Amino acid sequence: MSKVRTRFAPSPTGRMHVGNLRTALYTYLIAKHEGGDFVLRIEDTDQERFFDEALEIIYRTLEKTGLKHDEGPDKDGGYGPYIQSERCKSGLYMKYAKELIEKGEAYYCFCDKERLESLKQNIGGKEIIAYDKHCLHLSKEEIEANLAAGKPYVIRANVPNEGVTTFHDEIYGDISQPNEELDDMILIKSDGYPTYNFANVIDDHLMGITHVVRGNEYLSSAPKYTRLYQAFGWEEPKYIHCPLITNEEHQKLSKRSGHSSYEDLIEQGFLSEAVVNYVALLGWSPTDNREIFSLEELVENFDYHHISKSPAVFDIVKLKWMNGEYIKAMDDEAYYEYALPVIKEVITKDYDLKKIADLVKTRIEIFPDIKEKIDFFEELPEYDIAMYTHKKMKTNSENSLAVLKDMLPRLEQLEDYSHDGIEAVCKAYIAEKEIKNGVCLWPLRTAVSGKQMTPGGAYEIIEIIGKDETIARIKKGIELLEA
RNA sequence: GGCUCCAUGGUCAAGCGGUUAAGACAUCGCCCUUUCACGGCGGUAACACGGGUUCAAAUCCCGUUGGAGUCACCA
Repeated sequence: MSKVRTRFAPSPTGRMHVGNLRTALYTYLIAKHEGGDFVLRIEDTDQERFFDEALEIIYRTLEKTGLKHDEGPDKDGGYGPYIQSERCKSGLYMKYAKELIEKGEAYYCFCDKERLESLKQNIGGKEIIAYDKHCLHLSKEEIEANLAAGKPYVIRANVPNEGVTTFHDEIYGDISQPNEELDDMILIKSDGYPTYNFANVIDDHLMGITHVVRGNEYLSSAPKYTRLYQAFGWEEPKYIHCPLITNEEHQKLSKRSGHSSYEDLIEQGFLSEAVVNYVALLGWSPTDNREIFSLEELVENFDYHHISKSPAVFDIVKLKWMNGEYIKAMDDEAYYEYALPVIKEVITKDYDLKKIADLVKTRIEIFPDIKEKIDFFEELPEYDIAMYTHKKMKTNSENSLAVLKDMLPRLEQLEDYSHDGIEAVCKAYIAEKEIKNGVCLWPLRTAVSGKQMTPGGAYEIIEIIGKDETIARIKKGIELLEA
C-alpha cells in the first residue's frame, strides 16, 4: 500500500475558523496515524480576497496547535510549488483546461455579466444561476474570432444533462447526483486563475494526495470533482467529509458567534491544547470513554472510521470545562506564566502573586476568570453587613461583631503572619470560646474580603494581604457592624 | 424551490439485530469543607413519527416529519 498523503488546503482569507481547524486536525491525524505525510497547500486563487497577513495566521495557527506539515510552501517535498498562485504562473491549470477542451469535456464561454444576470432566477428567496450551455454551441470560427478579438472568457466544464454521477465517501458511503443538477462550473476564471474547484482536483492529483479530507459543505459539489477525474481519466482519492460544526442554533458556525475562530478562543483565554482536544471530539469519538487527549495520543488513537455523520454543536460550556481540566493539570510554572499577566491587571499592591495564583488554579476555567475572583485583594469592596449572617455557619451581626472585636487585638499582637501562624491564633480562640470553626472564620473571612465567595479561606487571604491590611479591614468591619 | 445529507437526553456521544440504552458537559441533590471551588456520591433527562422485515429493531427497509448543507468568475 502506498504511503498516505493528506493535504490541508486553506485559502488565506482571515482567522482560522474552528471548522477549518478541525478539518486540519483530522487531515493531520489521518496522515500521522498511518505514518503518512501531511501537506500544506495555499489556495489563493481568489485575488480579491487574498491578503498577506492571512498567510501568517495559517502558519502561526498550525504551529501553535502542533499540526506540523511535512511539505508546504516553506518546506519543499518535491511536489511544489505549494501556493496555487505560483503554480498558476507556469500555465499549469490552463494546460489542463485546454486538454479538457480538446476532449470535449470543457469549452470556452464568452458570456458577459449581463447575460449571466438574465439567467438568474429567484427560488425560495435565493438567487440561482443555472448556465444554459449557450457558448457550448459556438462554432469553431466564432470561438477563434472571439479569442483573436481579445474578448474575455472563462472555461467551463461540459457536464451532460443526462445520467448520474456517483462518488464514494468513506464516511457517508455512495452519494449519487443527477448530472442535470450539476452546473457547467467554471474551471478558469476570466482573470486566468483557476477556480478552487478546478485547482483542487489538479493539485490533489499532481501532489499524489491519497485522502481528501474536507468539510461537509463540499458534499454536494463533490460529484463535480468526480466528473473532472473521470474526464481526465484519473483515479480518485479517498474522500472523507467531516460533519459540520454548528452554533447553538444548529447553523453553520459563522463569524458572528464570537468564538468561531481559533484566535478568538485564544484571546478569550483558552489553551491551545484544550481547543485542539475539544475540537477533535466534535464529530469523532475514541473506542473507549476517554476525553482528554494530547495531540500525540490523538495520533495514536484516531481512526477516521469513527467519524460521525451528523453535525455537532460547538458547546463553549464544555470547552470551558475541558480548559479548566487542562489548567488544573498544568505544572505550576507554566500555569503561573499564563496567570501572572492577568493577575497584574488587577493587583498593583506588593502581594505574593504566586500565592494568589495558586489559590485560583482549581477555581477557573479560563484565565480571565481570575480577575473577578481576586479583585478584593487589591481593594476591599463595599459590602452589605447582611453577609455576616450565615445560617449554616450560625453567624449573625452580633456574634460576628464580637468575634471581630475579640480577634482584633490578637491579630495586632501576632507577629507570624504565615498561614500556620494565623491558623494557630484562630484555633486557640475557637478552642477557648468553644465555638465552631465557622463562627469565627466566617466573619473573619467576610471582613477581610468583603465578598460572599472567595478563593481560599480566612487564613490564606490574611496571609496574603498581611498584617496592616488585615487590621484595617477588620476595623472597617467592626465599624460597619456597629453602625 | 431543486439536489444532497442527517436524525439516541439541553449539548457531545457509545451502540452496528437480543443491553436494566454507556460515558462526558450542563442541571439538581447530598457529602467533604471556614465560603466558593476542587474532590466524592447520587438523581432528573434520549432512541422524532408511522409502516414493514424478523422469534426479536435504537440498530435493517420504506414513507412522513423535522433539521442542515448546497445551488458564484468564494473557497
